[in-house]
Amino acid sequence: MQLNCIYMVQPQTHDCKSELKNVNLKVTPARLGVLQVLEKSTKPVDIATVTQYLDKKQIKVDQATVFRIINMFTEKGLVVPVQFNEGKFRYEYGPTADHHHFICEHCGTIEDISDCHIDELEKEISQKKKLLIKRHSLEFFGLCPNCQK
Amino acid sequence: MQLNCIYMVQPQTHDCKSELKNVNLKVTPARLGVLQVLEKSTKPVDIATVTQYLDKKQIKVDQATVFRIINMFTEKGLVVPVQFNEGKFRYEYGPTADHHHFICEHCGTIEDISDCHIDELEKEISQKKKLLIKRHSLEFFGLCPNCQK
DNA sequence: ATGGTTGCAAACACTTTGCACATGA
DNA sequence: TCATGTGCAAAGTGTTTGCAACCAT
Repeated sequence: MQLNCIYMVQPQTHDCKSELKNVNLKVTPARLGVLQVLEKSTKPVDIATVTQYLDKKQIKVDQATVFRIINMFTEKGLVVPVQFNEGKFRYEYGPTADHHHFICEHCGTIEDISDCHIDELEKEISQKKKLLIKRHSLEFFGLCPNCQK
Repeated sequence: MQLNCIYMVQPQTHDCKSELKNVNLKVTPARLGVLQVLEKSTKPVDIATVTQYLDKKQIKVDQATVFRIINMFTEKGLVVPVQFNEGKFRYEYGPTADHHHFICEHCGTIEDISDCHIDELEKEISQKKKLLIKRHSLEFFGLCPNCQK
């Protein structure tokens, strides 16, 4: 029981540190910060937003460094890039990325869409056309309930 | 019969001209050229490629103008923008755009994917979440038959 | 100690914009 | 003729890179 308590109380930082070590990345304040921001964001964020968050948290990181860090994270599979036809990339924490998005064209709200059966479709296409499909991107665009009025 | 012949022989330009007029755009060499390139391309093309094609056809058009023209076409629904995680836009001729794409991550080959039943899924989601879905983007990434070896 | 990381500034790629001139209707 | 389209150059974004200083291991 006491063990349980200790386990529960461990600082969140611990998870991030081992996550970095698991993919053979040195632990630095910048990387920890970026990883934490991405894990906490409920929606995909762009680089500028990540940098601003870090600024607020008193973690001074150059934007170029954020790009470098996130590119590494992408290579390691820690985050996945998504595009919403904005002319820039957004990123979301990888392990929770098994879903898609609806983007309101009017207010920019992003909503998760999780119940689509693309996997089956993927298998069908793979077999039919002999393609090896590794991943896909699926986004919906339109108007959210508020903006339909 | 003779009428038929006349109809058949009409230069392709005719279609493009009326297409432009239909959406209230003045007919200019640059616009005709861009429209023809987009109609002929079997795959989505980026701005630089459009400009190069026009160059080869002896139609000198500035890249900035191509951007302006394609943005107008997009507003008018003549073309639709697509993104393949390249950090830039590609465009394809709208009326034939009712399909999706597979992109080979190794050689860049683009293959059309047409038999996916996203519409049904769209209706489901619309009703469930009260979202007004206007359009969606769906792309698959992986390896084409040649690059799997 | 030292090889990987960061900040800074510069460079790049894609896209947009201002303005004077040219052109289609 | 006259509103609209175009070329050119410059500016705006998002992203990458070279290099010296710095830091985690």
